[in-house]
Formats: sequence, structure tokens, C-alpha cells
Amino acid sequence: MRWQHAFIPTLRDDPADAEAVSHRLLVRAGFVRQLMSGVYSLLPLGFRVCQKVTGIVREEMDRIGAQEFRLPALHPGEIWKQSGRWSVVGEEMFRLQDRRGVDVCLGMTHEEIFTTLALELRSYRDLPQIWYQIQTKFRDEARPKSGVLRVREFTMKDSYSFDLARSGLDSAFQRHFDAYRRIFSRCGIETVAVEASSGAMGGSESVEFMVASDAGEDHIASCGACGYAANVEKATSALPEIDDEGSASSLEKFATPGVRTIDDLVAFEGGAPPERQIKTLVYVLDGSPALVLLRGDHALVEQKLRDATGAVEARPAHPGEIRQALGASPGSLGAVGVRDLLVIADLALEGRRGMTTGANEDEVHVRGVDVARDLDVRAWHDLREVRAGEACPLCGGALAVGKSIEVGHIFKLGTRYSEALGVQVLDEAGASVPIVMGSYGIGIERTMAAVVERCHDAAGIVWPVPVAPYEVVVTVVNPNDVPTAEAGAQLYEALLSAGIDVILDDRDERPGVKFKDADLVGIPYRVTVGPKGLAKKQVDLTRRRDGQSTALDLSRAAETVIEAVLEERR
RNA sequence: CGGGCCGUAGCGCAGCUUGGUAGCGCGCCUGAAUGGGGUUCAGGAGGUCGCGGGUUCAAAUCCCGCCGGCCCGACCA
Repeated sequence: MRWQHAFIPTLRDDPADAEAVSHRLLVRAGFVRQLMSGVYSLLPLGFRVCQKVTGIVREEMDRIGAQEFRLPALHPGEIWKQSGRWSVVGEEMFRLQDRRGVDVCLGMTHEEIFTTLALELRSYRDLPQIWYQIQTKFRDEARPKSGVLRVREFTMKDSYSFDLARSGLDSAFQRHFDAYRRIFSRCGIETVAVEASSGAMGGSESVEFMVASDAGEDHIASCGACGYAANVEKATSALPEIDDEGSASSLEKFATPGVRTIDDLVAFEGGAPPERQIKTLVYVLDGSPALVLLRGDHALVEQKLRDATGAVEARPAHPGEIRQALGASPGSLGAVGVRDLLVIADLALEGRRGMTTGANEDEVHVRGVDVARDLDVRAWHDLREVRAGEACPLCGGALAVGKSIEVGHIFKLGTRYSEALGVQVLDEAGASVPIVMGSYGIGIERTMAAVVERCHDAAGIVWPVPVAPYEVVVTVVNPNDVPTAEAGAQLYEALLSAGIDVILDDRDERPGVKFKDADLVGIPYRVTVGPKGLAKKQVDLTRRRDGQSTALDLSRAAETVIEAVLEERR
């Protein structure tokens, strides 16, 4: 490609509405443009990067024996009704009707469609299978943001494994785990694999591949000492024991005028420190109110509540609903004596005594609560959010909590979909058994953005060679100087015929403009061809990532550059 | 879905309070010089002021409605 003829609309100024680094740079360097909220066009540079990413994904998927498909993005609503997800996924699915009034939707993922194809698997001899595609997904996100990181239309590699038994699924899952490790590492980003909640996908186990970044929206807890890592939706920690000996042992109501919060009660004369308080939250789980109990200084993770109860919808109750359920307002709520509501408690409250909580009378609390004696807890679950500095549940080391971007997610689905859609095979004994499934996703544009989040500096993007839109730019300092232009073109041809992704910057621009653009776009190697160097029969090779520059003899320049690029291609 | 903010030239912005010929920087086009980190000079093109309605002699500016976008939070496979 000659830059002169390329569509690379770089901007001198940062776009005003871009906050995230990847958003700012991908727009400014001419990789993407927004069409509407959460919908982006990939420009030639952006498309080239995504092609590199999907190329790596294909190689690694093929390596684990996966077969590529191409499924429709337009789905009949019927099949989603069969799996039960038509009603579960809610407003996040784009839905429409065709001219006959038939429900149709745009695919947010393809479990249903691949599972339908799997109906043609008849015998255990047909298994195992791993099927995948690289396809556009549609999700009507409530709040698209951060450029291409969180969007409503995006490309996803999604694969699905089909096995006769649990052990086969374990193996397919492990192979995906290894493949994902290789994929992201080849893309030049470090990922942390974390335990995650399976959410509405269902299934028993899931692992997310996370890239640490402030632009990310997930919080993960990790232990530097032993490597434990989990999404805070799933993470736990070890808490120091609290000695309740000597605390008040009999129930005693007391007036607490003006006390509305945990902190108020801490400051209140005769109150209690947060770890001696019981926080009472009223949640509506699929339409029914329930009390959720936590220690005063702990925060609820709603996803844990959903996972623990199996509720699809879990929302805080409105003030009116709370008053109806308990007869008091938030700030004075408690579970003492509550028999007619589901009471769910966090494990950190188990066995505690001498606790203080609301009395279900406004501005009245009760002390001396013995959890086992006074509360009718129906279910115990881990519900609290871990905090940085708490002890690792495995080794006791201090946990760190940081933001990160989810670039991949792998699930063990089990038989949820095969049972819903009737996918069975005959096993060796001739019995019909549901196929055991797994599903595995990678966000392509999100991976591109994650690379930018990790690989950039003040001047622009710094692409790792394997995903760079071009590996080398040959910059002609002065294209009007014939010998310079010719030397540049020759070098360009030599690199091109060696299979290097090279672009020749032959624009009639000041050298500074061309250097700035090359840095902004992030091309890993720049060969500068100019009259000064040519006078010594030399050109300069500059490495983007550290700016290191070396003079090369013109005669050996192509060879040296090719070597450097191939070295980093992997 | 709640809160805040913003739509004026390709990009970044001023003008709106107090109604009266639509501006600036960068970019773009032409010419010249220049040529190793966003160079300089001269000339030029480019705007339904988000959309619709209203008030007015007159609306980018005031009023009403709508649409779109951004940020924070809620939510999220």
C-alpha cells in the first residue's frame, strides 16, 4: 500500500467525547468511526488489525480440532422461546417482526442455533465435536461506552463443544483454556484467567480472560502470592475471626433517633462498630421480597445473590415495598422475629452473637442479637464483596482488587441447551443421553481495544507485530527528490515480495507529519529513507516501542528489516 | 432507567446572557518556497447553526416539542 492512496484519516486533535485511551487513539489514528451509539465502522486499519486477530484465533481454534461454520445473525424467535431465553434475556436482545408478523431477533450468541445443528449428531461415535464461527453479535446494551470496548454490534469468535460425558467437556474446556492463553499471548497482551459467575448462561463453571486496565468495567480480585484470581462477582476472602464473648447476650431494643445508616449507628452513643452490626437489605427476587443479611461493613454483590438463589431478576425493593414487608423504613430494618419472608444471610454472619440491627420500628434498633437463636435464616451463601487487602482464601496473602477488560469467557454449559432443544445421542449401551456442551467466546474488536489499552505511549499506539495493521512503514523523507523516492520504492518492493506487511509513505508532506502519523498509527518498524542517509548509502531503522534507531547499509536494509519482523511474528 | 452535560465547516471550539450580514485555530484546495519530528508565504473552497413548530419586521440566539451524542450511576451472557 502507498500511503498517498490509503484511507487513513488521522486527526490532529483528540476527539472531544473519547475518554478511554483505546477510544481516543483508535479514532484519532483512523482505525474506527462511530456510526451511532455503540455501533462502529472499522476503517481499513481497524479492519486489518481485526483480520490479524481473527487469523490468530483461527489458527489456534483449528489447532484444537475446531471446525469453522458461518451461522445466520437473524434468528427465529421460536428457537429462543424453546430454550427459554426469549423471556430471560429481556431488553438486551434486538427483536423485530417479519412481514407476516413472525417474531425474529438478532443473535446475541449462538447456543440455540449450533444446538439445533447438533440435532444431527446421532451416536456417541459422532462425538466429540468442537464447532466455531466468527460472527457479528447484537446486544442492545443499556449503556454503550468507551469506544469499541462496550458496543451494541460486534464481532465474536464463539465456539461450542459437544461431548458424550462430563469428562469430555472437561477436556474440551481445558483445550479452550490453553488455546485462549496462546491467542491472547500471541496478540501481545497478558491475560489473567479468573473464576467467574456464569450469569444467565447457566452452567457450572466459567473462566474469564481479563486484561488489567482502568478502562475495564469488571473488578477482579487477585493474589500476588499464590495466583488466585476471581471476578468480584465470584471472589471470596478469608476473614479474621471475631470474638463475640462478653458481648450483650439478651435482646434489648433501644431508641436511636436520627440513625439512618451503618455509620450513624457507629457514631451513636451506645451504638455498635460496623462488624457488630447486621445490615438488612430487602430485595425482590423474581417478584417475591426477601431479606438479605450482611455484616455492617460488607457490601452485597448482586450477582452472587442471583447465582445463589437462581433468581433471574434481583432488584432492591422500593421504599413502599419495604414498608409493606417490614413496617419500617431503611435504616431501621432487621430480621429478628421475621418468619414470613425468605431470609438469606452471608456466611460472615454465621454463629455471630451480640449483634445490633434494626428493630423494624423507625429509629429503633435492637442489640444482643444471637444470629442462630434469634434469626430464621433459610439459606446461607457467600454474598459479600471482597475488598483489597483482605486475605486470600487459598494462601492468606493480601488480595488486590483492580479493574479489567473481559476479552474472553469460557463456560461449561452441561446439558441445559441440549435438554431444552432435545439433542441426544445413543451411547455405547444404546441409551439416549443429552449431549454435554460448553461454550466459549472472544470479543474481536474488544481484543483490539485491549491491546491498545496496554500498548501505547504519549505519541500513539504501539502495536505488537502479530496484530499490527502494517509491520513496517517506509518513510520517504522527500518524495520530490528522485533518488530518495526510488530508493524508498525499491525497499518497499523488496519487503513486499518477502511477504512483509509494509506501507510506503510517499506523501508530499513534511517529514515531521509523516513521522507523527507513523507513531500515532503505531507501526512497529519505520525505515526512514532520506537524502542525508543516502549520501552515505544508508537508511535508518526505528523501532516504535522504544524509539531505538539504527543506521543500516542500503544493500542489507531489506534483509535486516525482514529478519527483525519475522523474529517478532511468532 | 435515574442524574449531569452537549449538538454551530472534516476535527477542536467561540458566538447565545442583551435577537439584526455566521466566526476562529487546525485540516482541505491552488501556487511558490522548503524538506530528518505537525515548516512558511500568498490566494481560495467549505456551514440545512441536530430536526419540527412557535414568538418576532427579523431567530444560531427567546419559547415548546422531538431526535441524536457524551459522562456518572443502575443494569449487563
